[in-house]
Amino acid sequence: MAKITLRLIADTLGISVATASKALKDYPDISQKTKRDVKELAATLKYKPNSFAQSLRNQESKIIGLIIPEIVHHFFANIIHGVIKAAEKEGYLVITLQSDESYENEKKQIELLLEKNVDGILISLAEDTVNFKHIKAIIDEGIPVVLFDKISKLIKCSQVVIDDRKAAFEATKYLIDSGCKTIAHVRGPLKPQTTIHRFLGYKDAIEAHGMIYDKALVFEADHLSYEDGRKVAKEILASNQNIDGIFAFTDLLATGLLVKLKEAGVMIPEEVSIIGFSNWFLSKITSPTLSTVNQPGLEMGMAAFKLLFEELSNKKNKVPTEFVTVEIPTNLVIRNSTR
Amino acid sequence: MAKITLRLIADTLGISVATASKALKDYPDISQKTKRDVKELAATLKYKPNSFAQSLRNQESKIIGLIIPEIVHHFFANIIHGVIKAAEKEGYLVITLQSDESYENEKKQIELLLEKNVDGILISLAEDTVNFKHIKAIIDEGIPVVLFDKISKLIKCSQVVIDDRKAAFEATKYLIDSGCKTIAHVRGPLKPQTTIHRFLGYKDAIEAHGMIYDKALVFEADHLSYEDGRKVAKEILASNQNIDGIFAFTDLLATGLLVKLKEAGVMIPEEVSIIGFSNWFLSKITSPTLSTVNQPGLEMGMAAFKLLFEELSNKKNKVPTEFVTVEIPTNLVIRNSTR
DNA sequence: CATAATTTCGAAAACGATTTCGGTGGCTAT
DNA sequence: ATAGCCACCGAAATCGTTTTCGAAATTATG
Repeated sequence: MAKITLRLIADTLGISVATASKALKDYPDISQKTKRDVKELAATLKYKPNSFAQSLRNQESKIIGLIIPEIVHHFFANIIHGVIKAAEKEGYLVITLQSDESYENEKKQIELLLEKNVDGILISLAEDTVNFKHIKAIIDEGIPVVLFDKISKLIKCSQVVIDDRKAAFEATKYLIDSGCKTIAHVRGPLKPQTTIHRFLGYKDAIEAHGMIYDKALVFEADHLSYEDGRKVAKEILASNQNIDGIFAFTDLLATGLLVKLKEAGVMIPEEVSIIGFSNWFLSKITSPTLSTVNQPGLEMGMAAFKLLFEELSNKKNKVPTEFVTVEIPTNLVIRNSTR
Repeated sequence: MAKITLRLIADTLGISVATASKALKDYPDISQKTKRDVKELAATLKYKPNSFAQSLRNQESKIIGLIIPEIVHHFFANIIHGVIKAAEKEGYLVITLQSDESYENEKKQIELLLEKNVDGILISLAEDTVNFKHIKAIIDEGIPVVLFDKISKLIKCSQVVIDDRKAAFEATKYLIDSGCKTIAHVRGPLKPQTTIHRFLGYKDAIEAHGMIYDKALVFEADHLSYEDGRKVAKEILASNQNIDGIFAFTDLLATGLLVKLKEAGVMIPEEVSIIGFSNWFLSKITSPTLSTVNQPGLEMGMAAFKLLFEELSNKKNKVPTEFVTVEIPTNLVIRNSTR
């Protein structure tokens, strides 16, 4: 059985390829009868336009690229899901790539995507990435780029973020409002911007409520791991500071803290309230369940695609795009690790 | 700045497009000098072949499709990672799609992938899927397909699986060897084949060790959720059967069981040993940490791609492919929920 | 020196779909 | 009868690369 092309349809109908093509796309200069004939035959033959030929002609692939630091990660998996879902609705498919938090990989993968002529690219920057030439280069080439989560304000493009500082403020405020008097913050490594923002949100909240900020109450974890959470818990216990509330940088740390403190006989939340960040799956299954800040990956992914899609449409209509930064609202999820 | 095409290179060098193309691909009938010239110019101009034109000509996209039931899922995220990683090594990119366990979506998404002319497709079947015509149709069209995890032996193609029955046997055996006398099994809903295989593995182990299989020790959870784990725990407590070991269908159920039993004052593992299945992330952070069966998603994803890649290569060389079923070994991960 | 054997290159035909720019043929109005 | 106007269709160029096949130029051979 031969391939079903426009040529085939045209020949069996005794018309030209041009006419067949136009009939399928409802050009006004084709008679109703011809349109019916062509469409009917196309349907029965299950004609599928060859996307290579279309892309070559139209210079668009209807495929976008997505680069994230890590796939096996609750938040980023949600991002992927959101992007794919939103893209599918608009007829776009998504090629996903993982940078492993490496600048070199990021660069290489952008190349791969460009080689495949994706119409646009969505990126969450690798931790390693401090130089933005590679991103700016593709933007200058006219390929729309939208950044999300791990972004940089130094890059001129649309971006999707959460307000880490405000979210951290709210989380800390909740601890204060629920009666905590000595609130610690467990921060992560210095690199990502988010570390600083969440720390500042914590500090803001402390100071906005007539408490005094105390450096000794800020603990730093080397990695954002469960183990490091346990390690910091030991430090907290050893510090003898009567800490009765902890705002942790991320759920994994919070879980480590929670488990270790419980093992040490501390009652959660009666003696110490703990609040995490991200609303990972695991926060639902710790005991007690973990209060946290919901970081809506699905919505962020969808929003990122929508921005890219708008830019793509604008480009097609030769309309310039104004870059915007969309902020996705977070919300507190109060469970049982807080009073 | 104009687009960099072979035409441009050829014209500035005063040669033909044909020669330029062949020079880049090291055809033997091109002089060394010409090759050098072309390659040099191509490099300085950063020439990138237009993939649409290449695909149109060669009838291959160097893109494969991947359909899974659910992206936000520890095991499947590992699969995605494995596939993407293996594919990248061979110069392939991956379009990922989520079927939401729906047969209709699965069908639609296969269409989408075919429209984009992917070279091959990797699928983990949706729960809903009982009819395999849509899969057989694409195989008949000559598009290589490899099934993994949720597979069907009724489809003639290469497949990647684990031996659920054997793995369940080993898990149950461990409970027996560690001294459990009355071992319960918590199974999932009937639909997926895996439910039956893991149940049979449990039964095999019981009977292979001189114990008698007792239907009353098999509990069925409606969903594979944490909540349902808790629900079943209540049933177990109410049944008064002196159960001292539980093999659960999946880690999430096991976690629900563990937490609820602990809340009811049962000592884990002293009074009841619990073993799960899948080695999800959360099994590392329950307290006590959960013993489980490691289901290696990364390896399965990589293996699935490799099978597809082989088939793709065979197809190019007009060599027929013999379909094989690769079994990825599982292994027990013993933590602290078992004696 | 003529002929054969190599190198080295390029014209041209794919791969399919899209779109411009005319061109038919038929009809009405003058 | 001629011009003007529609409605409908198709030839051909285009997108950029690949590959076959033949031709030209060069070198080797008798």
